[in-house]
Amino acid sequence: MLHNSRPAVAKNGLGPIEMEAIEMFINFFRLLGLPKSIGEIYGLLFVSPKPLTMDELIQRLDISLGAASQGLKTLRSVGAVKAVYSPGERKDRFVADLELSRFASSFIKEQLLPKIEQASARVKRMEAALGDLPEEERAETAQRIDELRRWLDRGSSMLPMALKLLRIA
Amino acid sequence: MLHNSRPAVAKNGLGPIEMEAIEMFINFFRLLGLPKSIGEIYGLLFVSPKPLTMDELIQRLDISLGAASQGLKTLRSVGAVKAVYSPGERKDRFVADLELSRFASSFIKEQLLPKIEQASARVKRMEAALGDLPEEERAETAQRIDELRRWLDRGSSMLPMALKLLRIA
DNA sequence: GTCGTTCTTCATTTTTTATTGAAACGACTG
DNA sequence: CAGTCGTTTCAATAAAAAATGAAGAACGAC
Repeated sequence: MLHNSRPAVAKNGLGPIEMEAIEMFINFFRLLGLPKSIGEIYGLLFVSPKPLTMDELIQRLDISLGAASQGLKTLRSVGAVKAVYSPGERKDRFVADLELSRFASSFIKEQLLPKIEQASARVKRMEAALGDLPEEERAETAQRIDELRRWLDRGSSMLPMALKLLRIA
Repeated sequence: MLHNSRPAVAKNGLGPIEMEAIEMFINFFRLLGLPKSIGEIYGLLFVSPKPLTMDELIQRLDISLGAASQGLKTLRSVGAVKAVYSPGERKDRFVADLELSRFASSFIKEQLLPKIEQASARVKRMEAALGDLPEEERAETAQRIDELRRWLDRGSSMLPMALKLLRIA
């Protein structure tokens, strides 16, 4: 089912634009391995002209308190959502940060870089273990590990470039 | 538990280099949303000097027939693994394709491009629905949808660049 | 063709991941 | 400084994803 056939305004009170945005961000965040509820929250905030409270998110998206709290926490931690001060109100209000680059940078720094470092450590351990290999496999395996190292080097040299690109884009 | 503390050669007969490679590729493929079994298969093939049969994969990785068959199918479909002809043998033998770029291209073309197209269609529908919005929200929302469009355009223009980069890298 | 082997598919089971909601916490208010 | 409102946490539950293995299709040898 590519685009569902619900009426334009569902019983939960979401308009067609909101629903499209929500579905879109569900897909996008899923690509990064993040849960549906996070996509929903970000999608709704993205198209909301005014900051929303957690309560409004819970009601309009029909999600639980816990999901809303955790989702907002995650989104804030990656810089995708900000809490805005609202005078004379106890509740926090949240807006989507439209600056994608901030979010992308945070993803690169927090997800990708650590993975690459971890992988480099692995490659070192593999090289160290090469000596224990039977003579006839050693050369071939060394070559493959070397190939790995090359990928990693290429990767680590591209991430800073990507970060720079994001800043100017 | 960051690196487990099993002995260098486990009872399943995987050496330390193989185990490091497998864990590394499990992590890598998970980043792309692919299951563990696929990482295991690719990791073992990657450090194997000789092509392996499906049977050997099943035995050494202790995975099921179905997982091996499906995993190999997926890996072949993205060009990460090739079947090699082995004279006088019924079983197929498989090798990892060390050319990462092939695999990356396939990922971009098969996963990313379709998602971007789908998202563009969504943005079009959102723009079409703008008219139904109450007057006072229209301008603000239009601006946000526009922001979305800008991201998508940037994305679609970067993917071909990425493909080109991969070819020369 | 028939037999034996290898590979694929898919319904079921298992494992993993996300969601829920009640309880604990903290922080502002009167 | 007691009470209330808003938020976070977390153990239990529900939902989603992956692994299993048996049924059967495809292939090759004879």
